[in-house]
Amino acid sequence: MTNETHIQVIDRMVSLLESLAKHQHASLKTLAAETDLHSSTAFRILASLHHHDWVARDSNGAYQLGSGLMRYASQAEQQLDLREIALPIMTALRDQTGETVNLTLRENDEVVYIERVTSTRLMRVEQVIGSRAPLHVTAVGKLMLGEDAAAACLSYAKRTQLPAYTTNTITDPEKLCTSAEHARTQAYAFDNEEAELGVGCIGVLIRDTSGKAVAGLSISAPRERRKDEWVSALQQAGAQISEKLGYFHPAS
Amino acid sequence: MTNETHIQVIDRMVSLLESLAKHQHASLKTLAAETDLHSSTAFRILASLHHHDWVARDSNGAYQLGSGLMRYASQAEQQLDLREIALPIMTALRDQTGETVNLTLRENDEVVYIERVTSTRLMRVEQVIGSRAPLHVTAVGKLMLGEDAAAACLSYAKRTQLPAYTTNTITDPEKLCTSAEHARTQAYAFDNEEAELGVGCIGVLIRDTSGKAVAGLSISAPRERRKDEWVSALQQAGAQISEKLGYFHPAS
DNA sequence: AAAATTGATTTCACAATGTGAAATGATATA
DNA sequence: TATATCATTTCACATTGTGAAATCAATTTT
Repeated sequence: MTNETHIQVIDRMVSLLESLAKHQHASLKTLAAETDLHSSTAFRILASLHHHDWVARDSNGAYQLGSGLMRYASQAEQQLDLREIALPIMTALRDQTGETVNLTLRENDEVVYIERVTSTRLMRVEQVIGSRAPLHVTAVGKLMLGEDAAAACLSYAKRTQLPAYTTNTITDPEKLCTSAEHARTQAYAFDNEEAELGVGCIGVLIRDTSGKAVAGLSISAPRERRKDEWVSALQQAGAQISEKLGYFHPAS
Repeated sequence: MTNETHIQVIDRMVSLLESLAKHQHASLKTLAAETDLHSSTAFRILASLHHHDWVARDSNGAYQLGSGLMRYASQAEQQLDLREIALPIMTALRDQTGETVNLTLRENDEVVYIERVTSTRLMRVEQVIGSRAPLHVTAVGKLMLGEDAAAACLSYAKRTQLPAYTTNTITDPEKLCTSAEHARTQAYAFDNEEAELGVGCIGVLIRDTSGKAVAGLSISAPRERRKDEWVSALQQAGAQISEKLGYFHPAS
């Protein structure tokens, strides 16, 4: 009846891991019994998971959860955490400014939009969650470029050839790197119709415990509506999120 | 040549998750391309994982790592951390005392031995990693019982019937709970040949950031060799591990 | 607006894949 | 030594997962 696709092995694997999560150092027999699987079946699945370090075995041969899982998990956790923490603050910022607020991650040479709270105005800027944009045409992207050494910025320029999205897009490597460096020192950046004509953004970075920039926060609005006062509001919002991620503001 | 068991779907699933870990908000097409899987195959596997919340989908339909993974992670992480942190301290304690040092976790009504550093003496106590013992016959187990309310201790007694392992085993519920409470206040416990004749233990608890008891540390030795001076050495070792897990000693 | 393109999802016949019974190994227990 | 228990391997077979192709849905182009 459930029209949904089930893959038997995967379902079984999940039960096994679920069982492992409950009993540390469980024996094959225990796991097989608890999951109602034939011991040979359980054995094969566990062996396969063992390859990928998803389950570990102690000196006794007993099974435990392996380190391979952590790799994914820590990432999933951070992203989910980030979203959960950021959303209320983003909403408050949207209410304050009336404009769309975006949360982005860097992925290689692009920023990815992972969360947003849209403006309530009739004319508004709306990014699709999951969509991407190159670093050099966004406010947050330029900040992220500023995080790296100048050489990395130039290398980005060379690699991507800085395609122009509008007549305002920065296409000169030198200018881009200066702009990125400038953004870094002032801890925020503008995007003046560099991605799309008529759209202006302000961006700041979000940092975690280690001080590393893990995400970007930005306000996107029709260019003529953008107010400079928003910069400090955005910076405060960004700082709030960073703080909740364990970042301690240096100096003040 | 690799004699090891491979399950195709699981291998494929792992590649898919690996790919997802790299690209947040990836499309089916991207994932299928990167893993060299047919899109229908990738789709089916991802759909199956989606059921178990191992992958999530955003409003756009793009795939991400899901919250289901987190469930395992925190556990695996903590255990691996714990062992890594504890081992050198356990070794130092073994060298200082010359006796076997054990690291244990509570799992329901038992303690599980997850790590040990064995005595170098000819006659020594050796617990098998992964083996279990009921709470009421071990030093650490009594401390763990003491962590809970008295009612929980009585419930444990009723549930397990307190089987006797030796003539020294505490089989009276009242006595057990008093003993557990006593252990709690003095922050260590003895096991006087209650699990096996001739074997004496001392145990302390290890706590994490939240103050919760997450593990137990114990010294196991032939009864007549056990020295009371070891109590403070053991307590110090336990405190060191707790501290590294983020626990702050209340008062001093 | 219609046509064309692209990507996601479903269907389906088939064979490769995962299955479980039973045999074998390895350890612990009597 | 014999016995029991549990882990691992083998193997014939049926189930299960597979991929080609057909839909469906959403964009983009004409």
